[in-house]
Amino acid sequence: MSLSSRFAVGIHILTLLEINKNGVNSSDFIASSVNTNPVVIRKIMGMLKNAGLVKVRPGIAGTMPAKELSEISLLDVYKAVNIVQDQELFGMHENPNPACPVGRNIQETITPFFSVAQLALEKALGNVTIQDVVLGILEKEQIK
Amino acid sequence: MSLSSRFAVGIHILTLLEINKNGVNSSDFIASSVNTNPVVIRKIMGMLKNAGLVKVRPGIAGTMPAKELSEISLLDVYKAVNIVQDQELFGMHENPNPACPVGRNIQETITPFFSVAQLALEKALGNVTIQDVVLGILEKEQIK
DNA sequence: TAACATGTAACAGACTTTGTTACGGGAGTA
DNA sequence: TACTCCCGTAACAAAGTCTGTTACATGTTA
Repeated sequence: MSLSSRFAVGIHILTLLEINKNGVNSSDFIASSVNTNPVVIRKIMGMLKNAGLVKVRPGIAGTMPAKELSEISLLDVYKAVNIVQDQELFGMHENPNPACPVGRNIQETITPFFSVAQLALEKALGNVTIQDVVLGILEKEQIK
Repeated sequence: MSLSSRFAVGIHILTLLEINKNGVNSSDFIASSVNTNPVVIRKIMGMLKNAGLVKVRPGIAGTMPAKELSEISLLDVYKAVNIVQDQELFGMHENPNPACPVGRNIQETITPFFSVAQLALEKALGNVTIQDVVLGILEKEQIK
């Protein structure tokens, strides 16, 4: 089981905006780079827009980043595309038995441990920016 | 989107083995505490058994931990129940366009960043043991 | 043998993701 | 205005996973 690829696609989109900054970034163009349907791109783009990461306008081809790419972290993208509700990375079993000492306490007991792990994950994602990804791409291109 | 609750159920099972160590931990009994079907418990138990965390034998009622609970970390359970394949927490979009500089490099560029985040998550899970969960349950019971 | 427990296959329902088609509405140009 | 291009979004389908359930084979004990 993997988390939705919307996260990876969101990163792809933002990275492409920079690499192709001299071109026109329509949903069709981006879709061809990601290799998916333009509607999929528009949906994800809408999420990035709601999160204030990109500027898109109906009818006008081309999307622009709303911030410096060095100020957009992977965590920003992760939260924008909404693949995991806040503090719900790990699924919990519903309605454990309240007549059992374990059943009636397990959820509130493990929730803090789960939170610590999620925060560690998010912190790591917060340490990387789209700019880092762009530089990684450029490096790989230069070597070739 | 949340990861499978098998993880939380696995923790529940191991914790219950300790809290109910003077009783007989059949799959039926455990299922009633978790509030699910005994077959669900047996499946998860099979995973815990394969990972060397518990001892179960066909035909014999009652499961025992295979180790000290202070030596079973949440990470051990996480890996045992197999909710995430190794290094595949974040889904990647398949077949990005190789004719695009971003498409042909994005996956190997973001993979290391994803790995760092996953390892941070796993490290956090490795710092907590089932014994910690048991103590948490007992504390909550004493307060009441 | 009878009673009970685990192991496992098979299947169904619910849910999410991903991909499509279709269409409404904004923007620019002839 | 007419035309064209593009984004926004609803609606739907296919595929996959999780979760629960039934059924049955196998193992253990009295």
